[in-house]
Amino acid sequence: MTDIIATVDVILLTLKAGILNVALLKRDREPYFDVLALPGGYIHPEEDADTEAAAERVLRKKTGIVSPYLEQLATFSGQGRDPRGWSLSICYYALVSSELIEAAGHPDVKLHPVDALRGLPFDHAGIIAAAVARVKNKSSYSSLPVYLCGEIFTLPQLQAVYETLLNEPINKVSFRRKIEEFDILEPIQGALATGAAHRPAQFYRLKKQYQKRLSLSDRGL
Amino acid sequence: MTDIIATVDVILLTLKAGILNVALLKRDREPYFDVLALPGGYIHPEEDADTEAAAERVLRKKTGIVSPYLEQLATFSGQGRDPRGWSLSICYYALVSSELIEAAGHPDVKLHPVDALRGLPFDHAGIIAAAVARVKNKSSYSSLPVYLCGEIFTLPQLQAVYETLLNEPINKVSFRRKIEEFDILEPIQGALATGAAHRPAQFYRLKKQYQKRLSLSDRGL
DNA sequence: AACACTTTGTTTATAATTGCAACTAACTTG
DNA sequence: CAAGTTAGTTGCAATTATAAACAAAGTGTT
Repeated sequence: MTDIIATVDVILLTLKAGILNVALLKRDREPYFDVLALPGGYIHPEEDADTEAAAERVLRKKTGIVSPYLEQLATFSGQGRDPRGWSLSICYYALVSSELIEAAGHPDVKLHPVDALRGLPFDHAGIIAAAVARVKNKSSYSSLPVYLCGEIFTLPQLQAVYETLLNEPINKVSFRRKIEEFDILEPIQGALATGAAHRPAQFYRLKKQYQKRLSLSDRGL
Repeated sequence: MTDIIATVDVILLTLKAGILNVALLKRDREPYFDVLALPGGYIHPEEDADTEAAAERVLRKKTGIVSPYLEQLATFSGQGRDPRGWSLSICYYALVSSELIEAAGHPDVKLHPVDALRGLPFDHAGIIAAAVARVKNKSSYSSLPVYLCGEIFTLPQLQAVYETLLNEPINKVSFRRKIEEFDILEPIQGALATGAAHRPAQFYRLKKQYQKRLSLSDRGL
């Protein structure tokens, strides 16, 4: 009955030098052998509890990364997207710090700015665009961007992350008010970002109970 | 390679007497033959351009309805949800006025309040809960609820729809200001809701260019 | 026909948020 | 140790949301 190709793909996003990047790998099989594409693969019903588990497995196997944040984006489907025939890809996006990618140490994983992608196979360009749109939109009213920071970070660093995602400057006190009311961060006592020629910034980390759960705002920003 | 069961399901929501209802049908085959469930079915790769087209087809065939609003909700998957084995359902939700359901005239389609569902097969209870959560959330910052109204409606009627979805009273002038800034409605010249023992309300309809496209608000409500 | 009653729709006032600018703090560099 | 730079805070102005009060336009009742 089913001659449908069912796969999962993962859009792994990170910030590198203030620019949003997506992780791509050269495909290890036909079609599009050796072409840079999203990490993806078939669902293994014996092994995967559900598609989210499949996405976690694919991401771990192909990049060595276990992401603190992984969310279903959407399912992309149709006749034209895969030359082998009618196919269906359940897509998940993950947000990590670039240090986490370095630490994983998979040399095949290549980061590419999301605004300068070309030659992508299948409908991966559209999928990435959808993921980026989702992240940018969700950043406008939630604490999502904290997952792009490392374990510890300062408020000015976090603000810069928000500003690159939203592509506009944010008022400093408004920003701090919002983060304050999210109530998801805790200052690390005595940890200051010293070294620069100015007053050092306080380091913060995510409170434990918010490691995987994001906080939403009623009014945006 | 793929012993995965791939289907689409549609969560058709409507308001009946101020209560959010979901359309259910008795299943016409095993498993769960004759049990009330969401309208759903297999994807037909020869016939369906993509899963959205499959959802439209299933909805049309099973309920006679072509919904003005249909959006992908999410994909539900896993071992346990279908007794036949590892399965995957790409779910779409649709919003219609109850008059549209009446007009379609499919007597098998039964409306059930979303807060009093029991005995649903598969993971349909969870799917419906997810759809309801999505609709309620999206109602808090968009024009989505207009699709639950008929062709024409008054602002007090629309406000009542928002209030049942958000489950809280809304300030009249705030509400009208938001609707005004959505700029998706046009008054129907001379059409007033007369008959009641008070000042009649102005009838409105969706501007043509917004028949399928919703309008979003920065700040909610 | 006048008046009470009810809900619509608008106006005005009050409260809450947000944004700006100026300020102090704390570091490095010359 | 003064100059420069960014961090973090404070107070006020501008904007925006909520609330209360009012005016408009019908029906029903005497």
